[in-house]
Amino acid sequence: MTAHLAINETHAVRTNLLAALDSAEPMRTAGSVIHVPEGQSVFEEGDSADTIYKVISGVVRVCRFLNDGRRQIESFQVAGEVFGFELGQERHLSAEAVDDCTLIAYRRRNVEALAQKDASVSRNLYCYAMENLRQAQAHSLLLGRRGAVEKVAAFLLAWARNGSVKLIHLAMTRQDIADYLGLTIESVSRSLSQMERDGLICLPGIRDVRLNNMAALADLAT
Amino acid sequence: MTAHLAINETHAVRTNLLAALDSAEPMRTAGSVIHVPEGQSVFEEGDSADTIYKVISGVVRVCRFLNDGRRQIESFQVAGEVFGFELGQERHLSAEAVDDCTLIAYRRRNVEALAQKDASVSRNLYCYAMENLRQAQAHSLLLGRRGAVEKVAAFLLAWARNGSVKLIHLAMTRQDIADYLGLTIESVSRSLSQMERDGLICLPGIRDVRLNNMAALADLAT
DNA sequence: GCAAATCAATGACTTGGATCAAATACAGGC
DNA sequence: GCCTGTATTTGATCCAAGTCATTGATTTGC
Repeated sequence: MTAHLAINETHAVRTNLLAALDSAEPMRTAGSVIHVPEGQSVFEEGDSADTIYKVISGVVRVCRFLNDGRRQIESFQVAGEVFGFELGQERHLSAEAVDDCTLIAYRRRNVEALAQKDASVSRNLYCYAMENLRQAQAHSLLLGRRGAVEKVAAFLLAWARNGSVKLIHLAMTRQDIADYLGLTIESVSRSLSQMERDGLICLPGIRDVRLNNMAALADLAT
Repeated sequence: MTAHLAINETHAVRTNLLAALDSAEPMRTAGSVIHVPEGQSVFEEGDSADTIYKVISGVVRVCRFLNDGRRQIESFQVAGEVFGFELGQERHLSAEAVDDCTLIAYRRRNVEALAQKDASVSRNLYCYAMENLRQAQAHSLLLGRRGAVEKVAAFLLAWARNGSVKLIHLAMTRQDIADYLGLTIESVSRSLSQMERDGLICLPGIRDVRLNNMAALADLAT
């Protein structure tokens, strides 16, 4: 049982928050606002892929569990992003709330019907899917041929683009970061300590990072 | 200078090969057939992203070069697949012919104009982009938390889906496979030898692989 | 057909990140 | 504020994959 099914479509959106999938009028009433508490699943591998989601607030991790229990996080989704795209009928990834999240759930059949009629909806949908593609490609490149410190540097820079540039707050645990980067929590921790010793960053709080030398970080991450 | 610019749009497609981006009549005349010899570039990082390509025959590698010369292959594209999608105006990946290729090049502005008018073109375009997304996600999951043998097993199984199931021919070199899997050529070679010793595969020719035990390979690759 | 070049396989050794094991730091409940 | 459990950091060791070196197998050009 996943969160949005529990909460259901009881309160459809009729306000125009910064909420709608796009600015076209029809979409403003096509979605349902849902709240997903920290740690709870939005959907799971094997579920019916009948919904796409837009993040209003909070952070979602999209991930997969291997048969031996290992977890690989495919992406973190933040405010303004849309996730849950599938070509087939069934989910092949899971999604979970990293912290308390507010999402809009759009029924896929509604969105697709709208897209048939309204070229601007169609175009928006295509752009959101392409943004997912860009993220997934960047992630592959990150995982392929980089050392631990390089991976963590790239992660921090990418995350910095979601917020104030120099002082960032990590919504996720070290385990989440490790599972995103294909490392262990120990390697993530050591990489952060290393970068702090080298003066590239400061770690004022357990989940706060100050980026002191963006240029050097970018050089590592290239 | 990239291949399609050299060959140019001199001979637009007016036949209906299995060539068109989709079956809608307008697309049949929207593309140009190009031939790209082995090793030559289709496009390069930094080029203008004004074209998408459909593979008719041959294999294309989509890749990126890091500043220290390392190469990461993002995907191999085979007959029937479409590649070259970009959200922005500029390529952030390169594409090269693994062997001699025949492609159809579609001008992006033409495709997008058609998609505005024709919902079936729009839908096809969306599906091809989604297929790219699925590939990129599968690739991330492959790179994240797997050992060398597991990666190579997964690669062989994925490649087997492009051809006769039991006896496969690899179009690419060990270096290509290594750069796709984030390994060295030595690790790829050792993994193949290992799997042959374990009776999972035979290596009758340098680029031919017989899959003897699909179930065991699938188990490794999970 | 031979020489040269490229590609692949294998062995010896090194190393970066994983694993195992404590020691701290932090957060929530009382 | 104190206690308890969880998250994080740090240290010691191990191992899978990388690196370096060599040999063998194919292909290409003459």
